[in-house]
Amino acid sequence: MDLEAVRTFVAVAEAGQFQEAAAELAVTQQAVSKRIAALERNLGVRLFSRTARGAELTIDGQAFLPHARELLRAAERAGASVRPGRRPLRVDVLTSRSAQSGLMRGFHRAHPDIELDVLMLFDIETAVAAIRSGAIDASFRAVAAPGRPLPEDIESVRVLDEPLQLLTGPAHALAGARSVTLAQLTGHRIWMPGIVPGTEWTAYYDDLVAEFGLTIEATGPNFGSDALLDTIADTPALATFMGEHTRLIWPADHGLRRIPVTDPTPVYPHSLLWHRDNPHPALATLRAHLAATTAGHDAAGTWAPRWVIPR
Amino acid sequence: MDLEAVRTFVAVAEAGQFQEAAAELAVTQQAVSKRIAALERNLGVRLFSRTARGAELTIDGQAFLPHARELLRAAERAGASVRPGRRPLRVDVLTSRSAQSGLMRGFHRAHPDIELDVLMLFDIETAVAAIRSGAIDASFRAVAAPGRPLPEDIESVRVLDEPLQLLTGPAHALAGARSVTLAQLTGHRIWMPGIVPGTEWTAYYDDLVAEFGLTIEATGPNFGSDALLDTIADTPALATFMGEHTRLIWPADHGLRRIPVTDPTPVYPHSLLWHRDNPHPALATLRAHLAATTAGHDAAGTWAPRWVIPR
DNA sequence: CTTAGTGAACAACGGGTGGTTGTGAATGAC
DNA sequence: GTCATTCACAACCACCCGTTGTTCACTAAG
Repeated sequence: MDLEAVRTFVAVAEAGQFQEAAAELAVTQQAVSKRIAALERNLGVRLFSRTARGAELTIDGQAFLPHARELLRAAERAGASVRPGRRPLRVDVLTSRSAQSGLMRGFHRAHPDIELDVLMLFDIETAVAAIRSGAIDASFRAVAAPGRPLPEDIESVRVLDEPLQLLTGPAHALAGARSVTLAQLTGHRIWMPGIVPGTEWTAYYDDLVAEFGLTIEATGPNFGSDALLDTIADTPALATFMGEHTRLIWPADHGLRRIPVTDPTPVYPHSLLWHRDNPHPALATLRAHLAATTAGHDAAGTWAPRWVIPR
Repeated sequence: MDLEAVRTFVAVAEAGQFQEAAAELAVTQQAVSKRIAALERNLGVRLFSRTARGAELTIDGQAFLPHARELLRAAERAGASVRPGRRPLRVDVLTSRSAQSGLMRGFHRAHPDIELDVLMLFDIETAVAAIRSGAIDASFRAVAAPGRPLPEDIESVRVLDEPLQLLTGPAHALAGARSVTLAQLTGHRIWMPGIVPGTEWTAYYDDLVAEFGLTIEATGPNFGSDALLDTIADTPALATFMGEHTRLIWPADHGLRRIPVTDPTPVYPHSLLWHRDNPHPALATLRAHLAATTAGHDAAGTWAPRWVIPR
């Protein structure tokens, strides 16, 4: 399947004849004829019925035409995604199922005309470097880890405090609780596999441990959320933290429990980071959207590390 | 933009190195290197950062990857749309904004996994020929015109009676009516441009004229719905019929009125046609869906030509 | 530090694809 | 019948793509 042949097909379908399409594409009529013939040979069907005064689509050609247009649009979008200058707004999020993705989906619904690329970088160091180099336009992160202030050319604003909930199996001691306090969790083992040392997650949970005396185990590789859920469901002595807005594939027969945490509720702070001088027009739109949709949250009764930037 | 290069890009991104991708694609590592280099040259950005133990995506590459996958999916769908055997279900509708399209959208919502191609053929003759040849699987039509019974190998079922409404401008004599009867329309000029002689529309309106003494003018070429709406809005002596479910781009300042017609309400009958021996599995699903969603309509107080097949 | 191994880039060669020119066949208008 | 239009086919040519052979860069083990 050759994109140039598909482009030629669409041109002929619109022009109604080979010659006019050839003129538009700046090739000879014979070249168009060969391209269409090659496309028809590849697909195994006849796309045009040739007449003495042009070419008209067969039924197969009519069915193929919208797919051909969509294919060309996809190629155009793919090219635009990396075109320097006027490329889509590029935003880095933590994970594809996080509350941040929810914010971006809301932004996309509010501004469906704004081209958007969402990606997931490794850590905040990479993200900041990418923002400074102009490779990405914005990043959702928890900033800043203590002792590591953001560079002067990076601006940030706190956009979302995501309450953490306790996730336990059915045999866990707290499985029946309607809610638990942070003090009640002292002595219980909280398992957070996959927390990579040096990322902003580490600093957050370090502070949580220091202030409330929790036992958080970050050991072990991250085998994915399925393995995590399996283990939590089967191990009475283990629980884990999970963002309130996190949506998982929820195995029905695991009997997992989500339990709100109170007095105070630990919240994971999400901030938007961007470069002071970034001229992308959609960036201003995104900031305005986030400011409008995330305003008015109440910080009373919640806990976050002292080093996070204030709201 | 070469699809083979894009395919190679995705393979390298998944394999993490050029050599393994080359083995998967059954070419040499050098060919992969040249394809990626050509793609990078065309796009003007570097997609991989080459290391001593493989290649990893740059940020541009990460942004490009989902678009590349989408591009390959689009190519796959385009090819499948004309592949003989196991191609998408191909259904012919009257117009893209008709109630039939609404039925197909409902079917697509109910069965999003079923691949579907919707097209618009010229008239019922073409449609029947296409059904018999296997070029399409089903067609929504008003069947059958009097004296032209369907061939024996074509089956049909009536799926929808669409009530017709009167469309007038603000200065029309009936513009203020909450509803009108067919008898009230005697003497008024009904304008239906673009009705092609010989199509099933003609037979329908011929019957309507014969039974109720209306004045229907089918003269003049069809300049599109915009021109039709403009003329109706500006001409006090003209009105037209329009399906109740038809959704148009509605110019706000035209003052157009939709007026229900009663005693009886003329309904335009839509039937589904298909070939007796068509083995496409999705065809049975479509028929079941239509039978389930269009059941229970009331024919009391409506009018349709006597020659249409009964419900 | 040396050496072996891996992975990617570069150079040269051969084959195939794609574009052009020239020509022929079919259809429709006058 | 003649002409104009349109598409298909054949021959020629150039360029691009893939292969082979080789070199360079980096890593890891001894």
